[in-house]
Amino acid sequence: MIRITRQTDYGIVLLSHLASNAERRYNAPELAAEAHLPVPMVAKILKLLAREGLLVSHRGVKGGYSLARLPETISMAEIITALEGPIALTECVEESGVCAHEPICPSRSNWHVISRAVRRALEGITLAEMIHPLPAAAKLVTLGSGRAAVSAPANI
Amino acid sequence: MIRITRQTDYGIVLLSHLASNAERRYNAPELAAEAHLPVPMVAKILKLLAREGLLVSHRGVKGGYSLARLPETISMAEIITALEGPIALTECVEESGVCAHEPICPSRSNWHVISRAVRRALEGITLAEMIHPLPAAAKLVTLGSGRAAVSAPANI
DNA sequence: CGGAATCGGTACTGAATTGGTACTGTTTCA
DNA sequence: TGAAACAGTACCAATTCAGTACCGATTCCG
Repeated sequence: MIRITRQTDYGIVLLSHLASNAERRYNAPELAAEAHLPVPMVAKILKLLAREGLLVSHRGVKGGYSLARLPETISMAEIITALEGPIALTECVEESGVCAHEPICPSRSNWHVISRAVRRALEGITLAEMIHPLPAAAKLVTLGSGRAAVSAPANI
Repeated sequence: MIRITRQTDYGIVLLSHLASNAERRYNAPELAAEAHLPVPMVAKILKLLAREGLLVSHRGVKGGYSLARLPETISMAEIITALEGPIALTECVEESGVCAHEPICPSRSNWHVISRAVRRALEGITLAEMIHPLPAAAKLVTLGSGRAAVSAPANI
């Protein structure tokens, strides 16, 4: 339930990799190779992450990418928002008063409650927590391993 | 970020409506009219919800749908799972050992941490909470109203 | 100073998913 | 027995997504 695009999936893998080798500067092909992901996709995603301010890019011959901040300060919520895009919270929210004439809206506005709950959950997980060996509690849920290059979009 | 299909969106609106008029039995056209949603879609969604056990259906001339349980005992997680379908948590998870040869998987298995966090958040919200006037805290986030029939899929 | 490596942006295509519709069967009630 | 309602399935159009390609801008290094 609740889907995340493969692009975001890849993005988190890439950021995790960068976070666990924070001293190094990676370029796109290197990262792609080490993460076993297709190079063009990786390049595309890195561009996005740089534009969104999660990575800093260095151009030129010895260029590459590195994390813009410490992994402890980057939340899953940020990453997902950066990659999924801020595609507006349905038109109704963009212009606040647009559809006040619809009487069912009140029941629907509770969507915000759900949004908040999920966002909170995602804000509570940092990139740093993704690269450390899992704490004991979480290990119970770690059922299987995933195959990067072929895996379908993750369904939460 | 994180998208929910319009079908699920509609489903939650319909269930909320049913929950706030628990004594009544609705058929598909009635519900569609009151929720301002397209009839065929409503019919389709109700079938689904009935099959998933969230609604009980009554066939025949005076048939219709009603909630299978008290709104307090139905969580958002259940609803979303019912409507989004259990479309497998990526192939890798279906068969646990399939891709143990991929060394990046460890970093990816932390997806389960995210999954759990989101699921927990959604399990913590019941249908009953969706129909009560919002508690003060939540009201701060209720920015605008949504237009049912035209709204795009909600992005959390 | 010039070439090579690398990021930055955009535009395009094929495939998968979603939203929506239609039709046919089954059950129940009057 | 006929009409009303649910049940199931199959189908189509439109959007979205994954992936690719191309060209420009920037930096390093010989």
